[in-house]
Amino acid sequence: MTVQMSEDDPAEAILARVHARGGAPTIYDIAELAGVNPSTVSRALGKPGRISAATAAKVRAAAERLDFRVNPMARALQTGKTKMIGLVLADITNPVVFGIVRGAEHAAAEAGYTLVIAESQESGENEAEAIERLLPSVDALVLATTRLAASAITGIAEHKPVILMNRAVDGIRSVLPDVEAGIIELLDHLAGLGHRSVAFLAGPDSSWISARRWSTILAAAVARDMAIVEIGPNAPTIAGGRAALPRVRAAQVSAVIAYNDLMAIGLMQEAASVGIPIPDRLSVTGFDDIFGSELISPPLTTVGADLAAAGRQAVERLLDPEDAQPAPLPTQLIVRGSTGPAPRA
Amino acid sequence: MTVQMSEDDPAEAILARVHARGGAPTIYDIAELAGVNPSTVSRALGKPGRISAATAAKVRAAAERLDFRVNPMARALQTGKTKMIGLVLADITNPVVFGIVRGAEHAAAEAGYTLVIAESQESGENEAEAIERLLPSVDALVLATTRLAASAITGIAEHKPVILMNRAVDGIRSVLPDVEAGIIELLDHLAGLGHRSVAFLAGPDSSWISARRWSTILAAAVARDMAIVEIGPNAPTIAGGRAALPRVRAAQVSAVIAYNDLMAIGLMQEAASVGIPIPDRLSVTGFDDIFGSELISPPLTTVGADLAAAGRQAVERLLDPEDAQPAPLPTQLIVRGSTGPAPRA
DNA sequence: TTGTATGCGTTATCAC
DNA sequence: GTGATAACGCATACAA
Repeated sequence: MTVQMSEDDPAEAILARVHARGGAPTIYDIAELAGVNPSTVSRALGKPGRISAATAAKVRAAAERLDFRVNPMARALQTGKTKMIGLVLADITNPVVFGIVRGAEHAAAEAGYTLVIAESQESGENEAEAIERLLPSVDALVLATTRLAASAITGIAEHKPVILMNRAVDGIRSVLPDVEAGIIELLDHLAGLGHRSVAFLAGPDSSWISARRWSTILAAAVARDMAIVEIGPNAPTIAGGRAALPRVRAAQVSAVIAYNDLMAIGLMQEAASVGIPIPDRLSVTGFDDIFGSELISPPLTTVGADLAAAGRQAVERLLDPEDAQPAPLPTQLIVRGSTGPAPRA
Repeated sequence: MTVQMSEDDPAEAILARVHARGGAPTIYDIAELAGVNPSTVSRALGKPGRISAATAAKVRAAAERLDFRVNPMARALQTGKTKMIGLVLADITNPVVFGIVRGAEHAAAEAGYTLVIAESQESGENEAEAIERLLPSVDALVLATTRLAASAITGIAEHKPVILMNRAVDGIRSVLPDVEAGIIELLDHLAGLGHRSVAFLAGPDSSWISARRWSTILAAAVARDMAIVEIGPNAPTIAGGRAALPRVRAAQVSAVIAYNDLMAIGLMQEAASVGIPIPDRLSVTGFDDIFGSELISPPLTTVGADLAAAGRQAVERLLDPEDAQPAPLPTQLIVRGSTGPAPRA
C-alpha cells in the first residue's frame, strides 16, 4: 500500500479539514503546514524582504499546495483598504462609456485593483443612491458625467478620493478633454466650407461639459463672425437628437454642432426620414467619436477624444498620491462625410 | 451662550471622536449614543422584528444622526457573503455587452448587490487571471462567452455559484438564447428571397455559441435543400469580418450569415470598399442586433436577442437558490436592408 | 427583548 | 527573523 501516502500527507489532512468546514484555506492552515506562526505567513506573503529566504520558500510552497488566496475582506477590515475602485456612470448603454470602462478597468487591474460599477440612468436620485451603496466598499471613486450638485460632490470627497470626468468642481480633481482645441478645428473646418450660420444642439441643463462646449463654440464663432445659436436643452440621446430637428430647421442654419454623437446621429436619422439631404442641405457634427459614428451614412464628422485614455487617466490619477492636474486630454477633429460646403443662399 | 449646545450634544462629541480617528462611525458609536449594546444595534439595523419598536427607533435615530453605514467588509468577514457579483466579459468594447452589463447591474442593484466587472480581452489567460482575482470577493460569478475549458469552469463552480452566458457546460447553469427559433426564421427569410447557396461566417474556434449556431444553420439549410458552407474560424470583430471577404467571394454564395453583427458589419464595409453592392450582389446577416446595426447602410438584417434581459436573468438566477433552467430567451429575426432577392445566376 | 462573549481572517504591535 | 497577541467592525450563539 505504498501508494496510500496521501493519507499520511499532512497537506491532504489539512485540505480535508478545510473542505469539511466549507471554507477556504487561511493563513492558519498554511502556518500549520509550513510549521511557522500565522503572522510569519502574513509577512512572507505580503512583505518581500522582511523574512528569511528559507521560511519564505516554505510558506510559499505551503500556500501553493493548499491553493491559498488571501481573503480580501479580512485584509480590508484590518487595513481599511479594499483595493476596489468605484465607477459611476450616467448611462451604460451610451457608447461613449465603452472606452472609459475599458481604460479604467485596465488601469485598475494593472494596479491590482478591481473595478466596481454602478449606473445612474441619467437620474440624480439613482446616482446618489448608487454612490451611497458603493462608497463604503471602495477606496476611491470615479464620477463620470455626474449630475450631482457640487456640494454633494464635495461632501463625498471628504470621505474618499474622488475624480470627475467631464466636469470641473472647485477643489476636486477632474479629467477633462481639451475642448478648445477640437472646437477651434471644427469651426475652422465649417468656416472653410462656407458656413456662416450655425446651431449648437445643447445637452441636458445639468451637463457641465455641454455648457463648456457651448461657451467655447460661442466665442470661436463670434471670433469668426459666424452667426451662432444654442438650441436646447436636449436629452443626450438619439431620441433627443431626433426631437430637435424641427427647431433646427426653424433656425435656418446651414450647420449643426450636436453636443454628442448620439444626438448627431438622431438628428441625421430624422433629417433622412423627412428628406433633408446631409450634408448637401445641412452639415452635422458631433463630439466623442463613438462606435457607430463612422458606420452611419454619411459617416459623422466629429470631435473625437481618446475615451480609453481618459478612463485610464482617471484611475491612475486616483491611485497616485502626488497627482497634479495634467494637461487636458487632446481632442481632434475627425472629418467624415456629414459635413460639406454650405448650400448657396 | 445657549447656542453653544452643540458642545454638550453627545452626538457631536462622538462625531468628533470618529473624525479624529479618521474612520467611519461603527455600531459601537451608535450603541453609545443610543445607550444600548452594540449587538442590539446590529439587530435593530439588520433584523426588523426581533427588537422592540422603541429601541429600534432610538437606534435608527442614532444611526441617522451619525450618518452610519455598515462596513461591508466587516459584515462579509463575519457572514461570508460579500453582496457582490462578478461579471467576466471577453471584450468590453463589443456593443453586445452593453445590454448585458446594464441588465446585470440593474438586477444586482435591485437585490442589494454590487456588480464588479473584469475583462479578459478575448484571452484565456487574462480570463483565468481575472476570475482568480475576482473569486474571493464575490458571492457568485457570471461568465459571459467564456473561453475557459469546461474543466476549469467546473472547478470554479465548486467554490462559488456560476452561471454561463452563451455557453453550455454539463452541470453548470447557463442563460442561452433560443438559437433555433431565430435561425429558422432567418433561413426561411433567405429561402423566400431565392437564396440557394449560403455561407456561415464562423466565430472563434473556442466559441460554443458559434458552433451551436453553425450546427443549427446546417440542419436548417439541409432541410431546405440549400447549399451551406462554413467559413472560419474568424475573429468576432469588424476586422475579422473584413478579412473574411475574399473567402466569401471564393465560395460564390449569394448570402452570408455572420456569427455576429460586428463581423457582418466588417464584411459589409469591406464589400463596399471593393464595390460589391449589398444586398444586390450579396445578402448579409448577423446576430445580436447591437447598437450600430441599424445605423449602418444598408441597415443590417439580424437575429436579435434581448441582451439586457439576458444579463438580468443571469444575476437573478444566480441569486435564486431554487432556480430551474428556464426556457431559452426568445430571439427574433429583424429584417432590414442588408438582405434582398438572390441575384439571378 | 436585550446583554455577553466569541469568532470571522488578516495585519500590526509588541516582544523575544 | 520570528512568535504571541491585539485589533479591525460586525454578526451570532448563548445567557439572562
